[in-house]
Amino acid sequence: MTDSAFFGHLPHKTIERLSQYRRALLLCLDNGQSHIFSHEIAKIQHITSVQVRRDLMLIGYSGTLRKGYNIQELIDLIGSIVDSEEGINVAIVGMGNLGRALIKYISGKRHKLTIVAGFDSNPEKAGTKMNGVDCYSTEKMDEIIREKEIKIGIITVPAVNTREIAARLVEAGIKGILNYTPKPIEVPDGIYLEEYDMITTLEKIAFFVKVSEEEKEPTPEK
Amino acid sequence: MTDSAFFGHLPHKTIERLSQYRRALLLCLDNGQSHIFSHEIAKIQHITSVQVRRDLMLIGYSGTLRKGYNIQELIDLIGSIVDSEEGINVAIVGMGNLGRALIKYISGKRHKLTIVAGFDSNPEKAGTKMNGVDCYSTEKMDEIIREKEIKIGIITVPAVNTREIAARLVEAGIKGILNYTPKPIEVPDGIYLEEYDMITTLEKIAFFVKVSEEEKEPTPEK
DNA sequence: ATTCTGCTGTTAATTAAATAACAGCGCAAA
DNA sequence: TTTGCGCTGTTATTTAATTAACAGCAGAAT
Repeated sequence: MTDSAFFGHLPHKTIERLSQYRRALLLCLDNGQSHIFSHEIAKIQHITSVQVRRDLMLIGYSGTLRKGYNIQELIDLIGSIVDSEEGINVAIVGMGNLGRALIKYISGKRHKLTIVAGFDSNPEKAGTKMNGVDCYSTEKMDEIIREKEIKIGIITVPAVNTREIAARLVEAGIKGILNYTPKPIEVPDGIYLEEYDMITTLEKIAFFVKVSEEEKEPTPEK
Repeated sequence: MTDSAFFGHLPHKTIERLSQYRRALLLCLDNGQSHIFSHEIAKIQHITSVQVRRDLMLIGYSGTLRKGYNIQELIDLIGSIVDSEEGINVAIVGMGNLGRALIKYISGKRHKLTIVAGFDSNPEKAGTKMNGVDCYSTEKMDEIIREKEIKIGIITVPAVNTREIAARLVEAGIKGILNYTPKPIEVPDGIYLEEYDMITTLEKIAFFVKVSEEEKEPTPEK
């Protein structure tokens, strides 16, 4: 039995990449490939092969010289590190376009991550199913989260409600929050929070596009 | 006239934070606030006040001692750095839930970033409007992109089509791509690419939730 | 006055992440 | 054989990002 807690000190970026490697590897497996070289993985992820080998070193996996890494083994190992053995239940709060997109996108892709509930303040949506996920009124959030032992909440509600929803998720005992709202929230220690804002990303791209255009223009004298 | 190209060497993370600061500042302005301290901004963004002051130092902005930073001035300065003076046109490829969510979310929020077209392979969507944005058939992508001088493309199509769409965006002369598909793409030099995958983010959260739970359990002997 | 306090702006130190460098090995070619 | 080559695994170096440390100042408290 491996002491999986050992992996708690992996760099955050490595965790992200492991998840990405796995997805790429699953595709390769579907193509009938059985082994893969570090530089092949690297190519797919736009990184260097050193980075890949270094990450694999950190999780203690060894490939075969001149043959590369056994894809199935690597997938399993990554799973044993990033997945929770018993699986983790997830809820989405806000059944708007983004919430629905997430359900379609995530459901069924990872058998250790299950979206078990969607919440929406619109009472008409309560009682319906969206891509196999039961929807409930936001009022029942607390109850359902405890009942279904939901550990992670994804917030996709309008910005004005973000704070309130976050507070209620915390109150209900959630352990991780993914906030897709432009409104930053605060959570107590011990709750893992990740925030992602699409406008920030877009503005960043716009900035670098702008800069690269400016650099191309004839530099105005010394 | 400031030599805005100077700011081309700002750290990527600083650019992201500037965008976030601005959003927070706009809210403060709405609340009637006129000045703000570095530690107040920091609180909102869950970072330290040193980080904030350092970022502002990098863009050459000075606050007033014991009074903080002039919110309006700072918003304007950040705008002059991250925004493109003439504005930048954006297209969304894939009018599914995610594409629609993005339109609702972004449209009108930044007057220097305009979503001017949506594309979808479903011919029924062509000719319609979504939240004020014209939709076109994917076939017309090349034509419309040139015609409207679209610089940035956001890909929200099903994974299988990602590569083809990306290639066509590049071909049409796009300068920046935001890929929300789980399929990594490759682009030539000079095109700024940003990829974001929701499952990776969710798996990362799941990992840290798992790790923190394990750490809480009674450590199995020495 | 003068001491204290709380904030800014900047430099220095630390930490995290990515990259480079290279030793080792086993197949493949000659 | 032996030489070369291509790949792994690891350590060393570099670069990027964050955090710590502190000098300086202006107003408030005494």
